[in-house]
Amino acid sequence: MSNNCLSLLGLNCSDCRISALCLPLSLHGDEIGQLDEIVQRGRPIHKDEYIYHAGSDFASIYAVRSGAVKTYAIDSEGHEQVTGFHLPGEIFGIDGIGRNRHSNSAIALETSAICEIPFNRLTDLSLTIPSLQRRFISLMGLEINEDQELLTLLSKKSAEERVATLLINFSIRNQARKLSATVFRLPMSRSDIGNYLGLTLETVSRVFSRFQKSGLLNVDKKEIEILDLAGLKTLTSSCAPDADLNTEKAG
Amino acid sequence: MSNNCLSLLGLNCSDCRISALCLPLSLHGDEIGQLDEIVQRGRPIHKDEYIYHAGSDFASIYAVRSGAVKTYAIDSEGHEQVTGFHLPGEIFGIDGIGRNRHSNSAIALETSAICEIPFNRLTDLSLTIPSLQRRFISLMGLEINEDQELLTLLSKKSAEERVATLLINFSIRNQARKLSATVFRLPMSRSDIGNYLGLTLETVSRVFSRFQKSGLLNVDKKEIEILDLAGLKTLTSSCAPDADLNTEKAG
DNA sequence: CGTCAGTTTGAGCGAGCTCAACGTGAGTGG
DNA sequence: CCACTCACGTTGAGCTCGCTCAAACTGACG
Repeated sequence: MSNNCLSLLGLNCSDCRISALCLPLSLHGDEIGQLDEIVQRGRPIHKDEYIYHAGSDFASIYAVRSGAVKTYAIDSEGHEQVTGFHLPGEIFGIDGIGRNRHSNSAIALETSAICEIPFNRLTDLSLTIPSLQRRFISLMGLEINEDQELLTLLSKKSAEERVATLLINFSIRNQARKLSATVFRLPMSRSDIGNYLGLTLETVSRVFSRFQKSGLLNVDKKEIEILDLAGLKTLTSSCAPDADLNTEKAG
Repeated sequence: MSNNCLSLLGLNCSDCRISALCLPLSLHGDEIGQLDEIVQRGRPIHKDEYIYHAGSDFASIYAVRSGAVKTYAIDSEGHEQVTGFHLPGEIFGIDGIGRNRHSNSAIALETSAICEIPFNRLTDLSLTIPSLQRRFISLMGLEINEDQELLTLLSKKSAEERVATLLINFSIRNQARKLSATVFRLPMSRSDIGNYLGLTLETVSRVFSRFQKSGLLNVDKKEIEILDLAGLKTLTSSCAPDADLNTEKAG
């Protein structure tokens, strides 16, 4: 019974609703148990609380169990660049791996439950669980793919294409969580969206209005209802449809 | 004698001039030998030859031994986005890890010598050589850091800041190879530079002309001589004269 | 009811894009 | 040797999309 309670709260990986999106993917019973032992699950993080700060020593990577997290870097000029929005089942914190120091800060966009995974223990464990090593390296690879897609977006796409891409991205990620692909809440502000997409918040707001006017969306503050998913997808890639578009997580 | 010849040609990692920048960093004698056994060194790749194509199955990562390589992705609209320029000692090809399929194409910018490292053999080997696992994961982490810095560049910086950042970047990478920090040759075209920086080739050309006129550079086609390195660095991290350069904001 | 952060909408501006012409140097063939 | 081509680079002129500045609106919260 108490075991059942723990399950409902998702207090270990085996019972976590979103483990299929997370690190444990492709691990078996005992291996998940070993991973479970090194995962630390702390108190809930409230909105606007930091999980780590840019410049701090890198010790752990993190997984979102519930809620939403924003990561951002600040460059030498003081420009803030949002590097990603992280939803349940997604890993963040790997910005610290290369230099042993976080280049990003991570802040909760809403009350969130976060799993902390000490990095040294993870790499040690992955020496004895090859599929864990593969899964972790693969997750890093996906992060690289997503960052590179963002590069193309920032370098080549119009404001409307950028916003449409973000919406489709959230639609797909929501669907991967067995939630609605067309009705969801964007957990971040217009300003965060603009920063992430390389636009001003005014431009983001105008594009939302335009999309609503043209019948693609209903927008009510952060609540989004996509009325014409196909039309929106057309906007993200105005040429011929392409296979292999399925990405699941950003930044 | 013949052994000496192999060394001069850099035909194994232990003797490679640029191993300190590459995967073998922090490996010891026997470990380098084990890595050496899985590294494949083929014939020279000529200018405009492909090392791999976007969409092809992912099997290996690659290291530049000499020459220069450009990687680029093509998005669903057919936009080409240059994702990196790779110099001796640098790894490329990790764009294929996440999806087991290359998202980029890799093409030689000049005649190049390339080491191919079969990925499965590398991950197998890194299960028994923890420092190799750490090194490889760290290299992937650095790729993420660099891509994220590019995001900020594309999202926030002016044309002059972008070009200055590229020049300083090549200056630093040249210096890491014990070459001149101020006199070097850019291996790519103006069009490639523009694509990489999110600018048109005309804008890149104009910025080079402006930098030359203001005494920061000498430019002769692809040959660059930096006359005022400090001035150029200022341009990468400050656009206005009133910016406070002495305040560290990293938190 | 006032405040304040987030958002929407409008008006005008400007950095960089587009289009176009011209310059340059390497390769080729008479 | 010159004439021609072709890819690449430079320079100029005008245009446009998204930015800047500004004002008004909304809802949450004291």
